[in-house]
Amino acid sequence: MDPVEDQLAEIRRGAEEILVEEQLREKLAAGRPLRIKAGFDPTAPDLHLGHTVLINKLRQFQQLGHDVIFLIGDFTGMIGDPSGRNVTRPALSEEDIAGNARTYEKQIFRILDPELTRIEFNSRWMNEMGAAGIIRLASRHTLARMLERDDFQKRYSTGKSIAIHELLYPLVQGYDSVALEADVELGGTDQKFNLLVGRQLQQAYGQAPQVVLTMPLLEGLDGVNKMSKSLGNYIAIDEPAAEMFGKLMSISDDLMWRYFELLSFRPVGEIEALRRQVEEGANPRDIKFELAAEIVARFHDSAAAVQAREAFVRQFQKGAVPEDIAEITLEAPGGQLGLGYLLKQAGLVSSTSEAMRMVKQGAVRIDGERIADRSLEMPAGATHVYQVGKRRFARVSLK
RNA sequence: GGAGGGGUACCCAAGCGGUCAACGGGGGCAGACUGUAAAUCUGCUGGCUAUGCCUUCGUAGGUUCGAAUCCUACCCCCUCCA
Repeated sequence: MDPVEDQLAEIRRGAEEILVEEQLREKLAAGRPLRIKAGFDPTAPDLHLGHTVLINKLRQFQQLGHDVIFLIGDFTGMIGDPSGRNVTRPALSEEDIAGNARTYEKQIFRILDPELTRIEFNSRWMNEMGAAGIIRLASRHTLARMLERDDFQKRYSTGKSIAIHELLYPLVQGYDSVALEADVELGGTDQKFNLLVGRQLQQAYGQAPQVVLTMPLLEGLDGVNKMSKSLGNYIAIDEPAAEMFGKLMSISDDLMWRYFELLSFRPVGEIEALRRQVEEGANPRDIKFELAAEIVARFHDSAAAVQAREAFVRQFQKGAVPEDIAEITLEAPGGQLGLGYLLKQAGLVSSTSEAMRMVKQGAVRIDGERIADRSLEMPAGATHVYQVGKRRFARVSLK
């Protein structure tokens, strides 16, 4: 294992906060592999780049020789992290959870070493706890401390509801650290409160408190909100290469540097050099190409990255129709099909009303030709490339 | 248990008998400009193979020529008191 200070330097890279760093130094100095825990919600097995910020950090610990525990919060999933939304989450069936877990494995092992990763479910110990155990657990914490959480505080003071069971979420997550005897827990900055509860509970149960390491939340494609599936501003890690490449190219120039910082495996110095190039007049677009290629290569391979880049240049810089667009065949019972209906059937718009709007706004093209007539009827027997906006394409044959 | 406030489209939020498919803002989409950028400007933002028709304002009824707007019951949320 690397000397303590070298390890610390690597661990610090990209991290938002380490609580308490001195304790981490001591743990590292002991020389044994540390237990590194990170919890994940079983309801969202579709990992996106935002999640990988954390997973990359786990990988780093793994490479430093520590034990990484990937904890799937199947029990806590029944509660749902009190994230400010008032959405009641449906309880997941065991099959759902097992399926989600498999999906997780498949995805995280593109980053983590399967041989060295331990996967755990917190239902293993929580199901056995029972009502009495829950009450005993709850007795180790106080309401005042719970209300310190700014999320709760905000909701409480603005008159939004807080269900009692939501107060249990941090307790259960904290207890996971007790059950696993975690040395370090990783989480996003939004998890800071929960992670700290883990420290307090470990002490209450007579254990050494875990070190809390928070990683910044990656901004989504909009550059403002955190990347999340529900906001739709995400890039899933199993997306097709071309799509992933395109989405990365669509981020703003400012955001690009953030992505370099949190997603790229390039050394810090190299990123600085790229930044200087832009300052000296290089087109940021070309630097963004580098970022997009690196990420695509990680989740696909370098050949796919090259292809994605070429396809991107063809489609958007030269205006060509992309190669692998959807091929659709539709029936035209009356010998023809109304344009709006056709676009809906082809999945290019969500309703015929939307199709009409798109035509009116000049967003619809057939074989590259802009269409202005909303009541256009397409005769059967022909095949055309239909386009809505810049990105939605389909080759439709009418029978 | 008591008193009061409130539930409007993806979100926030007007409207309080007809001119409301519902002001305004956010978000989203599209067009222009570009580097598929960002910023900016403009338009759109229930559904229907559609120059018309059909459903929306917590739920169910009622009054009325006509209701998101008035009445009744119910459901849900919040505040204060206990």
